[in-house]
Amino acid sequence: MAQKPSIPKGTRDFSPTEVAKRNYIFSTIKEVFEMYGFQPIETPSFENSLTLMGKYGEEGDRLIFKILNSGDFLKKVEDDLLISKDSIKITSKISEKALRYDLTVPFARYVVQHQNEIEFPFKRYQMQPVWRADRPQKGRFREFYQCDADVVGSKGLWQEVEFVQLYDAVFSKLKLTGTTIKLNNRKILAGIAEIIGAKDKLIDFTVALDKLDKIGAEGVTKEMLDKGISEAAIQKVEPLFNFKGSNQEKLKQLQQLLTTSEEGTKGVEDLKFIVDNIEMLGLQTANLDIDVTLARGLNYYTGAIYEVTAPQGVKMGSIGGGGRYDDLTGIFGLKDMSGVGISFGLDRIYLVLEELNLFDAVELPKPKVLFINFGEKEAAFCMKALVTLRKNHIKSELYPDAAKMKKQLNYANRRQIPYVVLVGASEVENNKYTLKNMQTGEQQVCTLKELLEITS
RNA sequence: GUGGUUGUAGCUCAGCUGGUUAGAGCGCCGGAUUGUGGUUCCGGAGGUCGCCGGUUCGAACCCGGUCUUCCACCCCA
Repeated sequence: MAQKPSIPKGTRDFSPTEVAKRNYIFSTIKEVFEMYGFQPIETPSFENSLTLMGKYGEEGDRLIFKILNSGDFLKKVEDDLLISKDSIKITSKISEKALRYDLTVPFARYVVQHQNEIEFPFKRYQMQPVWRADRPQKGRFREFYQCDADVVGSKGLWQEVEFVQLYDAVFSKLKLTGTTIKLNNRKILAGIAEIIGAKDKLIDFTVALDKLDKIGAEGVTKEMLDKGISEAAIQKVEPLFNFKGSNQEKLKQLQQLLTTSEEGTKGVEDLKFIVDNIEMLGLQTANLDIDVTLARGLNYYTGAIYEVTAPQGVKMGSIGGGGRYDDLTGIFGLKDMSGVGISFGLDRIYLVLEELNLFDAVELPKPKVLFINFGEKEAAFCMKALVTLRKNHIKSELYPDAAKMKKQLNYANRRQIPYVVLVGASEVENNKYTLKNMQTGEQQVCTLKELLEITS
């Protein structure tokens, strides 16, 4: 054998079965998106580096796949820059394009670029692959799909309510019961930071708080101290380290904690609006849970923050996330355009459904009838019958070679084709077909019309 | 990006403290059975042991590098 072929780290091939299962998830999400009034768009796999760089923080920039310029790209770089070995500076000279890192930033770019054609509020959905130069792990790939739905041009909180319903609708439809939709609000986090007098350390504070369930109160305290947040300040938020009870109880506690913070109070009000209305409307299978530790990385969130986790017992990171960003298009020059959106992580949902055996309903597209090939003459006769069957939407095919019957029947077995048609010299002569049911083994001689009736 | 882990036939895996022609099951191909499958029996093909280098009389096994897998951190879907 020649050199063994391989695919790059963190990428995958998908078999027919896997594609069928993935399509099942895609179509379920798509159906619900459209039910809620979203319209699809698509954007290029790669963007100008300028569009992407600096939008995901320093860490994000590192994880963006850069595309090398074509041509003799090193010629244009000054000698002293090359000698300096400054990767970041050199990269900006030799790479002007980069692979899409998420769907939100390209969407913001799209909105700004097409603002005159768009009807606002604009509700779009997008299901495309994104690429990250991350180290792969379970449920973590370098090429994976996101399924996003966003609304721009509206500040109404009903949108936030609808997204909770939408999450619930998709996961219920996929029979993935017991998911938890975690809800928080950036304004609450800001309010807390304000109260403890660490407003300038909001990011450090939230990142530390986000790790609560992972490293515990002690670990969080330590990390906050390391980041320069005072002990007195940490004591003020101590109640949050053990934040339990119903959503309404949590809201009350937050209200009290944040009375002196205008922003925090607004955050609690927003949160209460969502929680109250979801309680009024009800959910099918998901749980809604206020989680003040939730501080999804992307620092453009300004209002609601969502994160969905798999049912208890399934070891998987979040399978969806989202939130509101008041000024995402601002960086591209379009001010005052508020947006809110959510994302489904297709690949992780796949792994969760696989683990819980929830793919029963998915069937591989396969033919219903296989014509055994006896030779040129007989094959020609079968081809004519195939035209009729296919016109009647019966998936069918002729075995391409006049191979041994054992081989052809084996092929039908393996592909689980329920019917086989045998046409030899005598059938051709009498214009008849021998139809064999592969499950029962029964067979009968019939006309084309009967063949059609039985197999349809 | 940091630390660890994994790689032997198409697949799942054996392979002793380094020792001569590297094994099994499943799958594949052929035959028993040239118009009747899933069973059974018989036979066969398929591996520079991830790759490169080193130590050694001798390496799948030891050492270094590299790629890949999975895991923890970072970050995130």
